[in-house]
Amino acid sequence: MSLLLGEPRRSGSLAAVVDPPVRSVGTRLTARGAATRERIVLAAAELMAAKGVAATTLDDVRVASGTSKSQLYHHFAAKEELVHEVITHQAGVVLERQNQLLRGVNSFAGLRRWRDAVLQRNVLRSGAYGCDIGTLAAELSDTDEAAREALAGHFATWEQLLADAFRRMRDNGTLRPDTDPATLSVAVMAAVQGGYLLAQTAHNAEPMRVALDMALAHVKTFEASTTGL
Amino acid sequence: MSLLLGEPRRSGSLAAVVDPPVRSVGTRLTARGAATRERIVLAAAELMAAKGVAATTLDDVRVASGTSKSQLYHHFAAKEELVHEVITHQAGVVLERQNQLLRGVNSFAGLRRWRDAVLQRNVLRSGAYGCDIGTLAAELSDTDEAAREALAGHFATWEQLLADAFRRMRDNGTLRPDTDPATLSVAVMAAVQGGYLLAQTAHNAEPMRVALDMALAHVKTFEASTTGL
DNA sequence: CCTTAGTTGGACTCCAGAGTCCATCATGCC
DNA sequence: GGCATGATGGACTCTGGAGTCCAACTAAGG
Repeated sequence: MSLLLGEPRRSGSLAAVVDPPVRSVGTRLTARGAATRERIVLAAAELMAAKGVAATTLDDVRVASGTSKSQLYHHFAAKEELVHEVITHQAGVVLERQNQLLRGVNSFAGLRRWRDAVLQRNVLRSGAYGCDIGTLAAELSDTDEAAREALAGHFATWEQLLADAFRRMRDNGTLRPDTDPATLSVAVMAAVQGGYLLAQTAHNAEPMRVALDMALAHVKTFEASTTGL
Repeated sequence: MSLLLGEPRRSGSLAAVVDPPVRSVGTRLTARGAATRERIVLAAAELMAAKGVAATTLDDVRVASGTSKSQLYHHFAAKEELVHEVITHQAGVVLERQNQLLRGVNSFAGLRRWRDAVLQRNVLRSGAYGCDIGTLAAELSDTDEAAREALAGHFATWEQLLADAFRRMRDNGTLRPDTDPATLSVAVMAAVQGGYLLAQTAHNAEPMRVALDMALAHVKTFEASTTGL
């Protein structure tokens, strides 16, 4: 499948190549430049995840990344471009983590381990900050069409990881043959994102626990009957 | 129960009384002033729902409401206060609508009607804009503590409306006696909010349909067995 | 009417934050 | 080792948007 966008993206150079709009045409990054670019994106990602995109100023990013104004604009044509890069970065991190957690899942026990891992992270921060992709989606969907499309794609990739797990569970007889992995994955994603939002607003991970439990119970209703039938 | 905060709040004067922070101390609104205030809040609510809080400038509000700068600051000490008023307003609208939809629900048929109503609204706008409360929560939870708390309260009120319906269904024998309405309502809320977010990002109401179907199916798993047993 | 308090228009200030510029330094390459 | 190109520092400009101010207007009440 072509959904393996969840690569670690440590290189940075790849991101520069992927990025067509402005700059990076006839501009090769040196190792030093790439490192700076990376630092900027990392700092921006962290700030934007914590305070939101609009509330994060380029001066915040400059200070947090220990760079100067000229470096910001040397690597990104405008704040919007940096935001897009942050989206790519966060998606890479989140999807890679989800990929690790989900790729081997082919049973209810595996699914429960995934649930536990997601929940645990949320508990650690008492629900605060929400989903790194979800908060970006909520803030940008109505104002930045390119961002919206990218984020929709990342959601789709994430859903695909879930759907693959469900497909494996269907194919190995854990789930009924008539189970639709795609639909099921959308339902579970909705529960996850809703859990994130409620937990973030309540500053309490409990809603996430409830949401994930519903999601798993829902999957369970597609369990193949073990009794003969 | 003390959760009937979902009153129509058409008066505006009530909102002014509820609002203790700044101004409105020794300042009685005339009908004219109240009308202006109302227009400002309405315009701001609409703009912020469509573009987000940060992307909405006071000049936007001024133009949309046909008022002047002095009127804005006559009625609100700062943009933040206006935002809080918008939260109260949107919560009033949403909760009143949900109250209308949910107050009589005491059966699966009623629950399906609620589902259909929520979904239909989402389909009409192709998922865009999301939930008026949810988008505010996502944008403000990490930057405005007062807003976060208010929104958490509004979510709780909404959940209480759902929980009341589930409690009625439990008490009339539709749901099993061991059903916990509160937990169930959190799960359903998570599905609703997740559905809103995915639909908003995809610009497509389908995820909302899937999420609501999961939620209803989940409630259904608490159905009291009709066969003797 | 005449006073007092609420309401309004709109010009004005002020500043944060986006974006520009250029001189200087570092580095890769021949 | 020297040229071309990338990387950097940081001062600078410019503008949008928050918030101020005051004179003028309206309305309620005595």
